Amino acid sequence: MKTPTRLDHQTRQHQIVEAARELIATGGVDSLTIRGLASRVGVTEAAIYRHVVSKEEVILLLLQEVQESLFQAISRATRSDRHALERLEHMLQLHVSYVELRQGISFVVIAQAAQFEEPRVRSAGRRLVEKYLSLVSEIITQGIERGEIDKTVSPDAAAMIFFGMIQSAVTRWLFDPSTHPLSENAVAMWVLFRTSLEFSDEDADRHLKEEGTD
Amino acid sequence: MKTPTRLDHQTRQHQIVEAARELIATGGVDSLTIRGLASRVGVTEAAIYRHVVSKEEVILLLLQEVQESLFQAISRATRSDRHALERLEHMLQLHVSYVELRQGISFVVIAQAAQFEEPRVRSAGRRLVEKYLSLVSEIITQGIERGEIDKTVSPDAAAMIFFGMIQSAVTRWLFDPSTHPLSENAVAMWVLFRTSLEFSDEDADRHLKEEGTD
DNA sequence: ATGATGTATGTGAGCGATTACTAACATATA
DNA sequence: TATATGTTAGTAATCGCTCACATACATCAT
Repeated sequence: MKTPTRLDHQTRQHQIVEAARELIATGGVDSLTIRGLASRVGVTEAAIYRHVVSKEEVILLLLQEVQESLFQAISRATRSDRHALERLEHMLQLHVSYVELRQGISFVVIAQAAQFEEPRVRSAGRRLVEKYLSLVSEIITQGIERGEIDKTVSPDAAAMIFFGMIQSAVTRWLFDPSTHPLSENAVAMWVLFRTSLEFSDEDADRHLKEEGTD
Repeated sequence: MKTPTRLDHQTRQHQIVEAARELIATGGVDSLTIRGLASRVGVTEAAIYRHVVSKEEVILLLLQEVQESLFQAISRATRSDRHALERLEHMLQLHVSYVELRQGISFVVIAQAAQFEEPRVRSAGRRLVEKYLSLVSEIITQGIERGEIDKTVSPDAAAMIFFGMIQSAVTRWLFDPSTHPLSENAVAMWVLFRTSLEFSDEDADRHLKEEGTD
């Protein structure tokens, strides 16, 4: 059993990443400094380097944390066995809630990683985006196989539009959260976008009867 | 008549903004420094301040330049009298070409402005986004009035999806331009998105006959 | 035409502040 | 005693920015 006065390495490192997230959320990426981290964690700057080798590692850990927490947040929508369109809608809602809870941190770190020189940071951001697109794309592919989504839909293109809807909503929301509520805009876009995934009306009955053909 | 050895204030200021654009395009926002501007323009740092009062003004001028050049680039699609869907498609193509030509500068400066503290920079970025959305929204509204777009479509939501498609494509392209060509992804998304704006098939004939009812 | 003058534009040097990071040393726990 | 974790005090580098001073050009009185 551990004494509560002593924090282990992992816990402290997690505190640092958490502090990094808060700093960026409140003041943008420029306010992520070692000094700021130290003061927020409650130690000196030098102490930060006991748990992290460089500022770059903080950014990499933050990207990793964002990826894990985001996919954790939307996982409930993923593992359900419901209709593909319902899963996508649920996923959008969960993603929006995540963005509101974490103050748009995912958008900010992705946009920042995209213009980083450092290859490790770049590829960490790239992997996050690609993994997200793959997830959406797979849901759509599955929906097509199940006859829930029009088979003429390109899963990749649909996934990019889905991702873009969130980017678009977050961009406006970051500028003015009060006049551009995330969930309202997301719902409005979803209502429109889902019509491009659905079958046209005269085809709906036919496809309902074709279910389970694999 | 002026002697060519002497540049006037306005020209020099434009050179500085151009240098700022190039710096950000090649090395991200962090590489926008007064030193970098000076060396790129070919003068000393102090000389920069003869034409610009602060770094903040450089950013504001850059935002203004991005806004002007972007709307100039897509204006050809706007002023045509063609079908609304064709105008949107043309606009998307022109926007994509603009992004490629200017190396994603618009995406980067907007994402950066959104996390700035300074209210003037924030609102300049916000106005840019809102102006763009209004433009797209108006085309769609006009398309609905003309019976070219389904009247159940929300112009605002459609405009946000349109904007998001570009954001999504640019994000991927910034991470890896070779494997994610902008125009290909944009076209693929457009093919899908336009189906949500079009009338469903059985309504098409009816609406064609209803043209010119105002 | 010439020379004086004012203004625009440049330079070199350096300001204080902040950055990421490190070395030497202290302390607490196992 | 050994290790993990902290501190104080510093490093060199870079940041945005300013000051005193130089130069080139346009204007204008003579």
